[in-house]
Amino acid sequence: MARTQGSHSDITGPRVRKAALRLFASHGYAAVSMRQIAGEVGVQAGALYNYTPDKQSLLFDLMKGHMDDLLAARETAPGPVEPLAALENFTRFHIRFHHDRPDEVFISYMELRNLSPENFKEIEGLRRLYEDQLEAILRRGVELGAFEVAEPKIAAMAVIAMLNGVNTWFREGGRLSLPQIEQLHWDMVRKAVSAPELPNHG
Amino acid sequence: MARTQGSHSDITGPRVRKAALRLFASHGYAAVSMRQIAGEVGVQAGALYNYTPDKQSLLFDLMKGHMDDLLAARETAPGPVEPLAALENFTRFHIRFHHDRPDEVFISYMELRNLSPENFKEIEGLRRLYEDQLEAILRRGVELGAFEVAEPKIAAMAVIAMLNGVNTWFREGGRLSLPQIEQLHWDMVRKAVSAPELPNHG
DNA sequence: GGGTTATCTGAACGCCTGTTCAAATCAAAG
DNA sequence: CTTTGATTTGAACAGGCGTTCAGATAACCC
Repeated sequence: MARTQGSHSDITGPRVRKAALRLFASHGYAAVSMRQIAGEVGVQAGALYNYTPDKQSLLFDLMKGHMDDLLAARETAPGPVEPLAALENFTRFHIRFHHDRPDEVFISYMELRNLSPENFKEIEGLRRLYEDQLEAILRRGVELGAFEVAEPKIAAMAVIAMLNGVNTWFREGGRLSLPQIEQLHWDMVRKAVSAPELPNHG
Repeated sequence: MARTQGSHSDITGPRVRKAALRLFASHGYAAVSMRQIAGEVGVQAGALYNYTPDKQSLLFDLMKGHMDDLLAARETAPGPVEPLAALENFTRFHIRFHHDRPDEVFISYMELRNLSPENFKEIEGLRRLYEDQLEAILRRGVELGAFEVAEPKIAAMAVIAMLNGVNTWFREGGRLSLPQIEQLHWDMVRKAVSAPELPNHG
């Protein structure tokens, strides 16, 4: 036996990436073997090397694809210019986009240390581009008097960290829906970057 | 050769845990071998089994120890009762405590999936106890009119996620000191849970 | 229907894995 | 100085690892 029925590069390729994504996300890159991935695809381990030069590239391609998708999604739908609206747009976009890709998000944060130095550098560069977008929104909002933020860079990191948190615990079917979570987080983000209310001891 | 000079259970034991902690944090649990840990301690792999029944227990003990330390630290220094002061106390404590233990924090978040189901359950239970403390502070603040938070549970998760973010990017010696980071984050947390200012288009 | 080529198998390569254990060694007690 | 017991070695176990490749097979083109 060798080539089995209905096998195609166009079919097997995506199936390899999909299996790798799922397995890397649930067990971790180092804990998953090429034979496990092959098993999930229904193929022998050797066949994987028609679709990736090695295991490392498989991980990198998944991360790179995710970051490219993220930046592309931001580009195709540019947000409003007005700072508050832009920040709301960013917040809601971030929560939704990441919620739709839990596995990609997970490995893109957890498996950074398993990247070779040059691959790490590239992924970090793309992530930086994304973070800079939020920082720019905050900085502009400060200039226009819409926000009160002492350190836009730190605030950007803080907001992203807070929004990323959603992915770690939110599960569909709970007490609150994703739109509700989205609204609650937008409320907190908006307040966090606004001028504080005057204490009135009321 | 066998037992080398100056060897003791009291010495080797901590050294094993320390080496495991360092290696797990930098390469990941699955990517680190018992022989690597032994090498760092200066001992053969077999000797490790005088100090841990298996690799899994080594990971679990590190996590359990970290969570116990965390809860013990909170207990020995109970915060103020007044909600705003309690929240500030919690925020500053969280940032400082976690900053002092980057490796423990890292593995306690990253290696959860490498725990056996029962071990996972135990660690999650301890983490829950900690999160509940913040939730209780928020809930009490809402009751007393100090905070305006629609969902204390979600707000607690959001605040913790934001504070955890510090550990992922903050490095000593940068433009801002840890006390400054602490202050900036406290500003954001305080505002995020407060009543929003009235829009005045000023 | 025959030839070509992309695709896949199955076996092999050298090496590493967590764990066990008899034997060797050393520290301390009597 | 001898005995005792804790500690460590070093080898072994059974199996898994990423990767390579000659040969087999099936899909496609003419």
